[in-house]
Amino acid sequence: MARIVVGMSGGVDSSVAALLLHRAGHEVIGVFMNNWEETGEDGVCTAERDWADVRSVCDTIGIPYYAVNFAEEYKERVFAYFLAEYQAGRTPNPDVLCNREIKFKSFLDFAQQLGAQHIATGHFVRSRACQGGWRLLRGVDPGKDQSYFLYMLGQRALASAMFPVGGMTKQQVRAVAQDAGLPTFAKKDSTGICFIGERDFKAFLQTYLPAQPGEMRQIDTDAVVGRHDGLMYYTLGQRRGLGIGGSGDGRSWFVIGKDMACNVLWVAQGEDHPALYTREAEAIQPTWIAGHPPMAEGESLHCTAKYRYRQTDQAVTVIWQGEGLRLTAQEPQRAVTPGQSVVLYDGEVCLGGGVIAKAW
RNA sequence: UGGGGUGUCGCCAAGCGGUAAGGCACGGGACUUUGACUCCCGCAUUCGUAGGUUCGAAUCCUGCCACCCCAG
Repeated sequence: MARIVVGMSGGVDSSVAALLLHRAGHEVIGVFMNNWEETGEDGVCTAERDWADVRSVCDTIGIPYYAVNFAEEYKERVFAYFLAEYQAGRTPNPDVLCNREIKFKSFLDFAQQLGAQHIATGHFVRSRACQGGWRLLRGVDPGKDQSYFLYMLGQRALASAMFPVGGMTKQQVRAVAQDAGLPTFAKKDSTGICFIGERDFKAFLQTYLPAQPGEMRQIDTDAVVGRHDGLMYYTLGQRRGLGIGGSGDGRSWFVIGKDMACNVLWVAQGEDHPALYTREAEAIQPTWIAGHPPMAEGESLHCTAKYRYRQTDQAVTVIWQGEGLRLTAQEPQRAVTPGQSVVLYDGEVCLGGGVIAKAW
């Protein structure tokens, strides 16, 4: 019997997380976070609906609920970084930061102020206490594992967090929700940036970052093959939106790289173009779940990695050198993108990861 | 101005008298707590234009228009 504050999004997963903890006899409090002040458009409706779903679910379970607003923190600690990274030509992952800074920091602080011993979320991950401290494990459902997004969590967060659905499959979660009569049992999974949601990404960025049109050039020949609207609107490996179809040999065009200094977008034709693949990469700002690296400086670590969410595990060799990590993948990796996160695993254990700085 | 060639979806391109392939681009959807990738579906009642031949033409004939090449 403990007081547990559950972060509820209005989706099935967190609904079931709250339900299970309540059934286990804990004192559960549902809290809805509203961290994005909509500047207009639609979007507003979905946040309102999610909040309504949270109230409805909590009423069904029979637990109290509250709403908190971390919009200020989100803007300062997540969104500012998000924009700065895009401005610099990189492709950030705001959600990994959101988890570290908001859900497992601001929210955790808030919960502790309420006298909670734990917080809980509907993430598909598991945590386990071992001799060396807390470990983060993949979720049991291989298709829904979300450890990739939580690799920046530290010991304090894991010591306080509970992940009630991490040992279940999505199917089981929905079944439990349906049996319990939770109104969110069939609700579609949410996607898009956490708290901001699904939207026309380029249009969204354009409202914050001004367009700076320039040339698109073929990586091998330097030939100008088109115009771009601004380097920050494109990411490596991207195919759609280039608008130069039909030229060259007729195959699809992909973004290969960006030259920020010359404002040139490098592109190449064909999904198998060699410039799209690399095996070496450098990751900076390494963070470890354990609080320290699993290997000594200069020593190499053989493990698996995900260069993007839902990628199948890739065998890599990692060397910790100076500021960052040097990764060598066994197989060529497609479009390893600066700003994105590479997350490391030892079997079921998520070790941590870093932010990709460059790849070659 | 002569001679030759070409004009089919935004781009490339099949078709060669029997009632408009395909690729790229684009649009929509699926997938997905980032951005991407991927997958699925859609996308020319119409073939530069005006007539003619024919049961029937993008496909044959004629005029015109446009562009390209060679002469000059």
